[in-house]
Amino acid sequence: MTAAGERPLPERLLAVATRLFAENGYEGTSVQEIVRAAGVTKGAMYHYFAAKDDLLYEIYHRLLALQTERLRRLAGGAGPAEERLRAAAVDVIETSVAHLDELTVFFRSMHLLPAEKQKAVRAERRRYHECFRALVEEGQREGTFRAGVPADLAVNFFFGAVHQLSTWWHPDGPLDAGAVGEYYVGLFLDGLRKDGGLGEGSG
Amino acid sequence: MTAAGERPLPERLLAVATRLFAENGYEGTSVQEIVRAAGVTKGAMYHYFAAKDDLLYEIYHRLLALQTERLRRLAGGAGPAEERLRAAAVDVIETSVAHLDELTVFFRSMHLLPAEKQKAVRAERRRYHECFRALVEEGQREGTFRAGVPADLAVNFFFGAVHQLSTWWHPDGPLDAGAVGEYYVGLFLDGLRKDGGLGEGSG
Amino acid sequence: MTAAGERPLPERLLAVATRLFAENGYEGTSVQEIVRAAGVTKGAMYHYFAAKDDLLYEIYHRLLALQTERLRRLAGGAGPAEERLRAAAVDVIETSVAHLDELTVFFRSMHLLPAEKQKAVRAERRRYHECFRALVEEGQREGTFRAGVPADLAVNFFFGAVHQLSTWWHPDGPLDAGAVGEYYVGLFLDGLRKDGGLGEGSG
Amino acid sequence: MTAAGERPLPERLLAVATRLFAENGYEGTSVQEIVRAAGVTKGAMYHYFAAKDDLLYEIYHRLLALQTERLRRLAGGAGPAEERLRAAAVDVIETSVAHLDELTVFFRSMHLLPAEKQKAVRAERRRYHECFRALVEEGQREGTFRAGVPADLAVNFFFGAVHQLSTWWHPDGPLDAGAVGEYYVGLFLDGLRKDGGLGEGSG
DNA sequence: TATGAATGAGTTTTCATTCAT
DNA sequence: CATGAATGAAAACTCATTCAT
Repeated sequence: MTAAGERPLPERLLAVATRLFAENGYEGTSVQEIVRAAGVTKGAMYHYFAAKDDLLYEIYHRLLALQTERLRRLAGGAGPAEERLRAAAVDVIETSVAHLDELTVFFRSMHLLPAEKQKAVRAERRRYHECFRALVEEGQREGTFRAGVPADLAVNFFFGAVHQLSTWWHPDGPLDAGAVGEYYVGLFLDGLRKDGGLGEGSG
Repeated sequence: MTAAGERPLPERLLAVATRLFAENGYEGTSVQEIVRAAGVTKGAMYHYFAAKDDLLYEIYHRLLALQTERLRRLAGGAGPAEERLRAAAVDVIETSVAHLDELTVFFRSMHLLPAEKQKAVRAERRRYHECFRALVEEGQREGTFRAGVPADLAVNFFFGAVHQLSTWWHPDGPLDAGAVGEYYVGLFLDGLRKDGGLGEGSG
Repeated sequence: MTAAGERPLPERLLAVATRLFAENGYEGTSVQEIVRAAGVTKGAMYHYFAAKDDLLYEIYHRLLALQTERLRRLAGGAGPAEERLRAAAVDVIETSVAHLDELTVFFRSMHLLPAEKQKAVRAERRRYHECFRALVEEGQREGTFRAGVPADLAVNFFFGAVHQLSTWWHPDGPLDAGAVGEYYVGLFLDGLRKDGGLGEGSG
Repeated sequence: MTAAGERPLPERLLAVATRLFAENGYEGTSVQEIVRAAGVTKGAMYHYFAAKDDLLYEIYHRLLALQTERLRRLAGGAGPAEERLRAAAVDVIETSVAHLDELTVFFRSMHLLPAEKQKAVRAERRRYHECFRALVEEGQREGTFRAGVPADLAVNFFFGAVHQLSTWWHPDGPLDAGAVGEYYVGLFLDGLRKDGGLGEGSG
């Protein structure tokens, strides 16, 4: 079941590359190392990925596609904006923690992507950002969140904190992923909320 | 006055390296490019810096030394913890924005430092973090901030947001540095405050 | 038939490197010069040899493997020890002269090998030395050679002379390789023989 | 008494260089390392030695001058040639062992000297060799040594063994320098002596 | 589909030496 | 006598990528 060839090669290559990039950096990992760790040869890799940076692009692209789809579903639901925003914020933290390597690798190395790929990924990111921002603005219009803070900035504030999670959080540390999510979302929403609120943080 | 040799060479090299690292990444900038931009030869650079990564280390080490010294002064002052924390938070944003290149370069590339330099910088960072955290804890003991949030986590939350500033903020954008600072500090402190707070962030 | 690609590249590279090392020294020969002389690129060389010192190791390792195998065959033959020792001594001189460049290069430059490669080659050398020494000791037990000289030292004495052959002998000189071999072996065996001098070595 | 400046600087530099060259090779030792170990700066070294290879030349030149002078004295004495040759052979081993680093360094690295310095040292060496050879020839004329061996070759044979001493001999080993000298001289002279074996060398 | 030999431009770093002070 | 900043040329080695098979 866990035989060498279990997963399709492209997936295996991406998984291996993600791990190595997270450990040694994108530039610190050679194509040779990737294919060796995946148990194939260079030719095989170049058959599926036109260039090394395709791996980097694909790594983040897939995570972002996943997160975007989930966000769309949560944001489009019913109920007050605050509830939907909370659910979305919790979700983005959960998936981010579940794919911390991917996130780390990308934010460290996106500047190494060739211009057009960088543009593509930025566009995808922007779509995600906009969707999230819309929720904040909805909450502001509803009066739950104070209007004095630009929604854009608030979203950047929150995402900034999330994207840096890997600089300090570790699965073996005292806080599990769920707790971090609750605390972060609490800090974020309480910072936004009009009446402050008694924010319960984690349970 | 602004002749080629105005500033001492080591300073000039660091300034040039910072700019180039910010533009093209640490790995994307060759030593050749650095010395060409500084108008000297490689030998001159290696006379002052034992390795390329010394530049990276020094860039962040100097910023962190500056910020730490300022933090110590602000944290050690009189008045309620909240006021000192606010001042410290505003200050770290101001100096971070004033040295955004340094910050960006470091958080993108610290993983490329050799182990012992990484350790050194982590230790310096930890001292800064501890000092900031102590302020949060003081506020919690005073009853200004709610105790339900681990101070450590709150500091990481805020610093995460700050360290990612360069991914979206630009001096030519609609928000000036001061405004961003006020908004960020407002979001952070309101997220922490016990009674939610009426804090309107920036005026 | 003697086209550029006649021999496999690794062999060609070793041959070229041997010649250049002998002419200009190991340190005085750049990888660039080797590959230029072999008509390939650096990448090609590093495809087969992980480092420049691999060439040096391989050069001597191959010669030593050849000599060891021949020594084993001669030493293991029948007849009195003296005859076998003579044959072995003649053989080591013949093959040494036939591969004088290899020998020269190695004894000049083995100290430049990284520790573990140096250890490896020393171990191989020791095996060769032991086999030769056993022959001397056999001759001493048989009574042909005087027992007053440590066999170890005698072997080092002889090999020292052989390994320095390239400092004075030249194929175009007055003595051909066979003559040198006979003289050297004569000097060595007569020095060892019982009815030789009265000299008991040290007092 | 043993203060830093005890010996004149040139001597100190040569001593330090000899040790470092013996430990790490000539090319593996930088001028920087030499002057650091001697506690001076580069300028000071270049004040006394025009180039790095001057150190190498001087190291061997001084040893050779010493040995030549001693040889002249011993060779020019009275008594049978064999006695004088024995004394000279013992002496060259003693001084060689006493200056093993110098010898090692030179035979490893003379090929790195610029052509004219190489020529100079070869000429000095040849004078030494000639003087030694004359003793052998005298012994052959006197009838003590067999005439069948070219004196030149015999001297090269012996010197080869001596020059390789450092590849196996160590002051802490079981044999002290005097013992090695006696054995080596014994092997050499017995190999030469007429009533030694019947070996007529090559046919 | 996949191999693996080969490319070629590039990297960081080293180092003997010079020269103004 | 001595300093030490600066030079400039070269060194070993790396690596993403290609291509004939």
